[in-house]
Amino acid sequence: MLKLFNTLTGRQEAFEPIEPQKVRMYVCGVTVYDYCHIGHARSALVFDVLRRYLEYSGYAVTFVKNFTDVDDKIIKRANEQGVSCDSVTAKYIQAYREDMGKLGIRAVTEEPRATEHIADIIQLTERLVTKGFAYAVDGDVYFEVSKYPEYGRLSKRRLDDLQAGARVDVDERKRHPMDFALWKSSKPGEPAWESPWGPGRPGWHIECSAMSIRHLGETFDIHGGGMDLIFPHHENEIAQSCGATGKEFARYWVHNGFVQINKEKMSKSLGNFFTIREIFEKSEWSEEVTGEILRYFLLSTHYHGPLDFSDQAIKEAKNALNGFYDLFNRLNEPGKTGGGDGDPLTAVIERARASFVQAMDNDLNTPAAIAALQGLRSNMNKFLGVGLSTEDRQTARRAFGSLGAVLGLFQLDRWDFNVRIVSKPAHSDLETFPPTVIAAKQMTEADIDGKVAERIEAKKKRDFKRADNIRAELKSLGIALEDKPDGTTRWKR
RNA sequence: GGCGCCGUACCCAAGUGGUAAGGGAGCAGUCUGCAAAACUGCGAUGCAGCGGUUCGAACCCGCUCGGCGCCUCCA
Repeated sequence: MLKLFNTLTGRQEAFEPIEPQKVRMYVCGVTVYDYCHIGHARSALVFDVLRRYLEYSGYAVTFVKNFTDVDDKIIKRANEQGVSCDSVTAKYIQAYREDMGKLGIRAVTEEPRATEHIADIIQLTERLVTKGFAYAVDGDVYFEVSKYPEYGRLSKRRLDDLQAGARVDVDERKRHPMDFALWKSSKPGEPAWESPWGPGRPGWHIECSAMSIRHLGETFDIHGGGMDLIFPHHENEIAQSCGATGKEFARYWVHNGFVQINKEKMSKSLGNFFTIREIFEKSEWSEEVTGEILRYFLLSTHYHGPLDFSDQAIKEAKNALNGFYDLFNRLNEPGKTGGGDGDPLTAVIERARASFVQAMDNDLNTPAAIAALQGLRSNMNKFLGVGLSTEDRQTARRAFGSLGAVLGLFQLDRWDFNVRIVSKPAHSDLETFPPTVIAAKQMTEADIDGKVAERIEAKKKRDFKRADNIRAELKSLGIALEDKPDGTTRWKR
């Protein structure tokens, strides 16, 4: 039974869907005005894994994740670049899809955009005006927070406290400083849609209420997003949705923690962020960090806590995956004996599966789930020491495949990525690409096979000095050799 | 000022009242021409500190110290 930490109640709760065996979930996506950074990757990944695990547990999941494609920042970016808002949003939606694809984030059920739901947004705003939760002033429409008694329930704040801490200049047309815009009149040159209040565009918060209600109904199961969205975004969503419908909105609110750099939140204002494509595409990093490595790293800490991004952490993720793929390579080799009959293979696998499920049930405890996989890895290596049949090897590999799939790991046939961690000290001061890396990159597999064959010949002649020289040469290129008992040699880079 | 999160071995990191998972690094050993990999063994009498509740607390309560976040756009 899955338990989830629900921000709304501040407690871990057993997850029970509204409809048996069906889950409807909504996650706040991104505002498409720039490339995504690792923080966005973490959020997307956490909910991708939640979705995968719900499906693994037998639920049919309807997963909606929006694009905010009308917003001040988009308008600003378009003006800076002298292009239309549409071209800005199209560019970054495309980039988002590419980045998430590399990370192995599965496509969601629906990806609604704010601009495609203007009618829904206007309709919802009208409902709020009619019900007395909102008021129009000079073409703007505001939600009146003091009309909604439960305001602050999610973020555990009281209106009085918020008012005291308000740091923004208060718009005097607002009845309460915390009243927020549902609809904004457009200035000349800004995107605008006709509305009962004149030409304008939606405020930020209303789109998520309108789109989630449209695609999931007025009450649904899970609403997710980053912790920084709890206030004001999610608080406002609840006020809007519950105010309009009079019904419960989302039942479980799930929020992921931040990615940090040196214990500080990764953010644009601090300039301490790394974009996803920067990690995947820049020369030093492109062949070092794969989606799977980044995934493993991001899942190595519980989703609720902070996670520090560093070279060392990435390197550890890479090493850990390397250990798994070493095992998979061994499992791919033909088997010999039928295996010992101490603890049957299937019993060991089932025990690991039970540990894995128990960990995931416990509020998506991915570090503990990974520990279960590590335990299985260790046990499989022991089995291999005794001898495993080809069939058992396949059974073991399938077990890793099916459990790994829940985390989006272990889906490659073999470890075929060249990983080399190069320190990246400062954002604008990139180290040059070490020559050895370039050399290694230029070596084809046939080149390497040739060198390895040469070394095997030398070994046969007991010319160990020459053999060691060849091994040292390859090592300097980042290629590791492993002699097998049967006289063959395996290499990897 | 208000609200909240975090503090577990050299590093990363589980633990949600019953006596400290897992990984990495390190050291030692088995195997090997030597390595690598794999396997085996070693490692917190203690979980920031101080009190309290309890038969029993890393886990619950209070206070203190330290790190961070939100209260403005933010995953």
